Amino acid sequence: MSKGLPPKDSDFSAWYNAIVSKADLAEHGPVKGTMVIKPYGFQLWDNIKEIFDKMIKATGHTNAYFPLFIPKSYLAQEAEHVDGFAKECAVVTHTRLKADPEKGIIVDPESKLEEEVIVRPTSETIIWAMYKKWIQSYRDLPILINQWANVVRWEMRTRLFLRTSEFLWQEGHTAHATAEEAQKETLDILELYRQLAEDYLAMPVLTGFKSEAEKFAGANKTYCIEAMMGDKKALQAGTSHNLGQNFAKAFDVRFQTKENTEAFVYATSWGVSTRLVGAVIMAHGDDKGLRLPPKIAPIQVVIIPIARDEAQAEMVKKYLQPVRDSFEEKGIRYHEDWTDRSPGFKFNEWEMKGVPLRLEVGPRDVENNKAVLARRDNGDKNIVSLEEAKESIPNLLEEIQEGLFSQALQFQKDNTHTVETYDEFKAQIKKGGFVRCGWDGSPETETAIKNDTKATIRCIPLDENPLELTCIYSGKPALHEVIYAKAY
RNA sequence: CGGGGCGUGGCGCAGUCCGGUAGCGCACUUGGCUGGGGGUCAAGUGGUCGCAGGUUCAAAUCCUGUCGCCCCGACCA
Repeated sequence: MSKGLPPKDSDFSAWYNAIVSKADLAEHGPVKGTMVIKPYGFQLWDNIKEIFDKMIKATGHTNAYFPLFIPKSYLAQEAEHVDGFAKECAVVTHTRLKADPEKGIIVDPESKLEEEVIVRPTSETIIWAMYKKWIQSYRDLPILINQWANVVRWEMRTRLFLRTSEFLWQEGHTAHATAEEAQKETLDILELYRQLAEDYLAMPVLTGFKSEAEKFAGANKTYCIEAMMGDKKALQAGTSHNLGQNFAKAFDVRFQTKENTEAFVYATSWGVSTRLVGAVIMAHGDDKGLRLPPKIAPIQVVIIPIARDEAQAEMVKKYLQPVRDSFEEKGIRYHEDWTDRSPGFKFNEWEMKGVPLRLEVGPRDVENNKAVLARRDNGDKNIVSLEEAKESIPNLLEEIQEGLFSQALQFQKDNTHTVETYDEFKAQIKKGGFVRCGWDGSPETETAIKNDTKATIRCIPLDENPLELTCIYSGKPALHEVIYAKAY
C-alpha cells in the first residue's frame, strides 16, 4: 500500500476511490459493477441499518422478506414502472449448466424457462401481487412492511457504494385506506430519513420533492433528501414515494370500506441504500482519509499502546485496565492495536479509517499517570490524565458528532446561492454547489437547462416560496422555487 | 452502444517497437537493532506472462482469434 491519498481538491474522484480501498471498505467483485463489501465497510452499513431498523419499528413497521426472483410479466403491469426499469434488468433464462467436452461448462439449452424470471430491481410488483391476496377489507389496512434486501440494476457506469449493479438497501412498502394516510406516511418517512442523515450520519440534507422528470417511475410524487458532497455536487441520499393508487390499479388491489363501498388501496414505498456509506465518505472525508461520525463508527476509540519490550507491554496493558472497564461500562466501541507495526504507521492507518478518537499510551504516560488523546475531526492532541480521558471521552464523541455536522452544514450554506438571472445561474453552476431559483414548471425549460449546463433540479424544497419569483430561463412567473445542482 | 486503455508473483508496474527462456517497487516470511507521526539492516518465499490457435530452433515479445476488466462519453437512480 502506498502512502497517502491523492489530494481531495485536485481529483475528487481519485481521492474517493483511494479512500474506499485504503480504508479497507470495499473492492470490486469479479463481475462488472459488483462490489465486495469488506468487514470494516460492512460494519458501517450494519450500524446505519441497526439505527434505521429501530426507527421504523418504533413507528409501527415490521420486517418481512419477499423473493429475489420476479416473474417477467409482473413488471409489465405498471406502464411507467416498466419504462423506468426495463433497460437495466438482469433476466434468468435457464436453470442448469452442464459439462461440455470442449468449453468446460455451458448453459444447458434443454433447461430454458417457459416464463423468464427477472432479478428484482425493486420489489413493488411482487409485493403488490402479494398484497392483493392479503387485502380485502379496511380492517386489513394499513400494511406497514419493510424489507432489508439486495437488488440488481444492470448499470452502465458504476462506482463503489454510489452506484453498483447489486446493492443492499431497505425498501418499505405500505398500503393505506386513504390518500391522506398515504401522504402522511410518505412525509413521516421522509422525516425519519432526515433524522437518520442529520442526527446519525452528521450529514445535513435538504428535504423536498422531485420534478416529474426526476421522480420514481410509477410514483405520483417522489420526496427526497439531498446532500452536498465535498466536491459540491449533490447526492440523493434517500427517497420516499407516494404511489397513489397506481400499483393498486395495476394489480387490482381493492378493499371494502367501512361504508361498504369498494376502493383501490393507496400505497407508498421508500428506501435508503449502501449509497449512504459513499455519502458519509464524500461528506466528511479529508486528505488523511475517512472521518466517521461517532454514532456510526465501527470503532469509536482506538488505543495505540507503545512499548519497546515485553515488560513495558505488560505495564501498559495493566495500566489500561481501568480504561477498558470504563469503555465496557459506557458501551463505547474501542479497539486496542497491539500489532507490531510502528506507532506512526498505526496513527496514519487509523486516521485513514476515520476512527474519531485515538488514545496513545506508552511507558512515559504510565510513569506520569497520563495519556495522549487525539481527535480525528480537527487533529487536536492533548496530554491528559487517565481519569480525565475516561471522563471526557463520551462528551468528546458527542462534540465530534456535532462538529462534523456543523462543519458540513457550514459548507452547504457557503455553497448554496440564490440567483436571479440565467447568466448568474450558469456562472454559479460552473462553480459548483446548490443554486436556488425560480422555475416555470415546464419540462421544456428543465430539459433545456439540463442540456445547456448539465445541472438538474435536485428538489423542490418543502419550504419553497415561489410567489415573487420568475423563471430563471423563460422569465415567466415561477411555479416552483427549486434547487439546481450537478448531481451524482 | 461509441471512444480510449489495460491484462506479466498478493498489489502497482517495466520488459513487447528490435524474439534468446522474466525483472523492479510495495506487500509477505524469518532474524537483529528499533518503537511518542507511515523505522532500519540482512536473508528469503512467491510468476504455465488472461485464454486458444499459429509462425519459429526458440514467443511475455510477432500474427490471428477470443474473453475479461478499468477510464471517458451516451443512457439512467
